[in-house]
Formats: sequence, C-alpha cells, structure tokens
Amino acid sequence: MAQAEKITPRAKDFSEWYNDVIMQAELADYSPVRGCMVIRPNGYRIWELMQRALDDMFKAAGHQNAYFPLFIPMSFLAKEAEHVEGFAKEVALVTHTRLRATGKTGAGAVEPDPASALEEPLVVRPTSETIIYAMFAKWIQSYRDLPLLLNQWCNVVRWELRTRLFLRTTEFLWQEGHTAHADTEDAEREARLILGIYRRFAEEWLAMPVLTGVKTESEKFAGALRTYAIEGLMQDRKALQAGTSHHLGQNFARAFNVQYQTATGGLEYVWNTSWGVSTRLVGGLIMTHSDDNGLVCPPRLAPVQVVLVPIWKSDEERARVLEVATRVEGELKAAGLRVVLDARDGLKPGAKYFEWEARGVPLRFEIGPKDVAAEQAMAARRTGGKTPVPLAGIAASAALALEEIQAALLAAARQRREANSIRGSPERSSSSSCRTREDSPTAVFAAAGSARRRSRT
RNA sequence: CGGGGCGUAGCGCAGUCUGGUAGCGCGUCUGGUUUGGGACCAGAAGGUCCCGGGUUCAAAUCCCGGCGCCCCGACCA
Repeated sequence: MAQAEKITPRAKDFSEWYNDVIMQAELADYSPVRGCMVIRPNGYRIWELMQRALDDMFKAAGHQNAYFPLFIPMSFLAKEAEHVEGFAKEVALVTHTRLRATGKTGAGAVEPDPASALEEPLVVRPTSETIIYAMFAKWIQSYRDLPLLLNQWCNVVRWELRTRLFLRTTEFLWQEGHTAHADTEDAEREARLILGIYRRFAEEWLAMPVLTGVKTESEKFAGALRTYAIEGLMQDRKALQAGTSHHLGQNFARAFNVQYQTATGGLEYVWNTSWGVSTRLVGGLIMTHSDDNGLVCPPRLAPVQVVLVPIWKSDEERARVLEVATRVEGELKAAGLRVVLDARDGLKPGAKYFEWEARGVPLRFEIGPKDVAAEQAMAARRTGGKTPVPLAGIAASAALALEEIQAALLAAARQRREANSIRGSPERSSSSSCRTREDSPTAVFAAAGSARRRSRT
C-alpha cells in the first residue's frame, strides 16, 4: 500500500507539525536564501483572498491605496530616534549598484564594483513610515488636506535572526496604512477603528477569535505613542500577535516636518497613525485550525472550497458519472463557489481524499454510480461527517454547508480559548499574558517572563 | 551568538562504528490490469554521497578545515 509522506503529529512536535502541514498543503517552500520563503500558489491564493477582504474594508472606511518605493535613503531612518534604534539591527542595505568580474571562477567570479559605491546607502524598507511622512510633508499644507488616509500593499525586509515560514520571514508581504490627522482625538479614533477592522477580519474571515489590547511600553512600535494589537491563541497555547495599529502621536510629524495651517491661521504638526497585517496571518490561520491530517482552511479563505471526486469502475460508469459531476461543477461555479473537479485517472478515490484533505479543502462531494442512481452526492466535511445531499439544489446546499463550517471553526477556536483562560483574566498563554483594563481595548499585552513573543508590526 | 539534530536520486531515508561495485521506500516515465478511503504487475530513467584538503592500493565511510539547513534558546515593531 502506497503511503504519502506523513505529517508529524501536533502533540509530538508542534513546530515539525506546522512545517509538515505547510509542505503537504503546498503553501510555501524554502528559498535558496536563508529565512526567505517561496509562497506557492495554494498559499498565495489564501493571501489574495485575505487581501481582497481587507482592502474592501479599508476602502469602505475611506482609505485609498498608493505605492511608495522599496528603497529609502539611509538618513531618513535616523530622523526619528526610537525608530532607528528599533530597526537598525535588521535592515538590508544597498551599497553598490554594479558588479565586476574578478577573473576567478565559481561563486567568487564577481564582486561589488568599488567605483559604483553609493554616496548614501539605501535601506530596503523594513516599514515605510519615514518615506511616507517625508512625502506627507510635501502634500499636506492645510487643515483642508486632512485627514489623509492611505494604505499600501507591499513587501518589506527585516533581517531576523531566526525565521519561521509565514510567521517570521526575512522578506514578507503586508499592508501598511498611514494616516495624518488634525488632532490626537482623530488619530486615536483612526487607530481604534483599524483595530476593530482587524478584529472583525480575524473573526469573520480567519475564524480566529482575538483579543484586542495595548502593548506595553517595551513592546510598542519603535516611534509610536501607543500600539494596539490583536492577538490570537494558537493550538500550542501560545499567543500570536496578528496585527497592530499604532497611534504615532506627532513623533514622525516633527521628525519630517509635517505641518498644516489650522482654520484659525496657526501652524500645527499633524498626528499620525500606522497599522499593518502581514502574511503572518496565513501562519495564524494554519496554527488555529489545522490538524494531523493537514491544513484546515476556513471556507471563506479556502483556495478550493469544494472538491468533486467522481468514482467509477467501467468506462460506461465513468462517462455517466463525469457527466453528472461536470454539471454539478458548473452549478457550483455559477453560484460563485471555488470548485475543482478531480477527474484524474489512475488515482483511487481514497488517494484523492487524502490529498485534498491535506490541502484543507472544507467540503468534498463524492459522486459514484450509486449516487447518480439516487440523484445525490456524498458530502464529506474536512472536519468530519459524511452525509448524502440531493443533486437538486446542490449549490445552495454547498453554500450552506460552507457557512456552517466557517461558523463551527470559529466556535471551536473560541472554545479552545475559553478553556485556556484563567479565572476572569481573559487569557494567559505561555507566550503572552494580559490583564483587562477598564478603557477598552480590553487588554494590556505584556511579555510573560522568558515567554516567546511574536511581534511583527 | 550558544545548545541539539542533520547534509547520500525529485522527496523520505539506510549504509559511516568495522574503508572494498551506490542501496531501499515513495514519486516520475512506458505498457497493461485497476478505481466507494492512500491499487497492482512488468520494465525504465534518475547520483559532483554538501565543499576543500589529507591518509590509503582503495574513502559516502577515517583525519583536518570550511559551508549550509532544521529545531530549541538568546534577540525581535
């Protein structure tokens, strides 16, 4: 009996399990450069779906997308004291613009051409506050220019000592929102608005319940007045910082001279916010729901929501079954579902089941001769349970099942979180402890002893 | 930067202690039979044994020196 590569059980080694799930689901792969990650089509599709949902939310709240360059003059980073201190140890620098031949062969065949050394090295952005606020200074003149609400989708580079697929990679994809406001109240409102969007997105799309809270002084963003965060609880009982929203105060406005004229003719510095979520969310999705059979993907973010597996013995059956399966595929697609008909020859149905389960497909319809005769399909859910559904109205049945699965995943994740909380306190994990505060956001996140923190944004 | 594990076919590994023709499973390709939970038979392709030195008649194996990857720490918005 042929057996595919096994996934290390969660209980045995969580880290190995996590890596195995990613490899088996073909979400990502290691790159030739240490710490960098290739995001494969399955993983990238999840990210695209996340992007679309978040982007809609940002735009509905009045934000516009823009794009700022990858390279930032090194001197920009130095303009805000805390900011440079926070990022100095992990920036990638561009110092030369040309290579020259050395006459050797192999790896040493080329070297930087000294004649091409840049007068001022360029930083590969670890985040874009500095270059964006430098531009804001040009664009903002009057109170009429405020608020300015921008977002960009891009990559950033942070030279981390230790990396994990999706959770902390040298280069990662994210969105970073940057806004400018006339007063602190408006900036505070914005920072909390975004925090609410992040929370809603985590719960409604990732099916990941999160705590919203304030980071401590030592953990807040370098250069921020105050950092809000959402934190989810993973299956290893560790918290994951899944998104942050910063009230930057006037720190960057002063550093980059972003001033505006008030209605009464005065001159004031703007108040900024910045906020971001990254491809780390994909890691959070994996660690929140998946099991020893592989990825479990919330239906709303699943690259493939329904897989159709036809079953046959003879050519005659094959034709009959495929005809029905193709019709069902068409109906599901017409209903807007992401569906794949797996008509591959030479693979037994069981082999297909295992494969699609590892990839996290939430719902599978098996259609064989018996089902065709009974005008039904067998519906199997990724998280368990198998029942026949009539072919009539199958698209509606599928849509309903997907909604139920999405809701069940959130409920299960909530339950795990409750089970892990200690007395009144909303949550205490091995990674992050917090205590409630009367002024919502509801929690203060603090590093617990030598506990691991996974901060990104 | 410390601790541990590892580097041999696309993937997973055995072989290393005790030097002697490069192996196994999965996958891939060809042909045939199969298909309701990981199919089977037959044949085939596929290798700088991480790199560089050294010892030896002979090195995947022994010695010296590098490099890389994974995990755990430290560090980290």
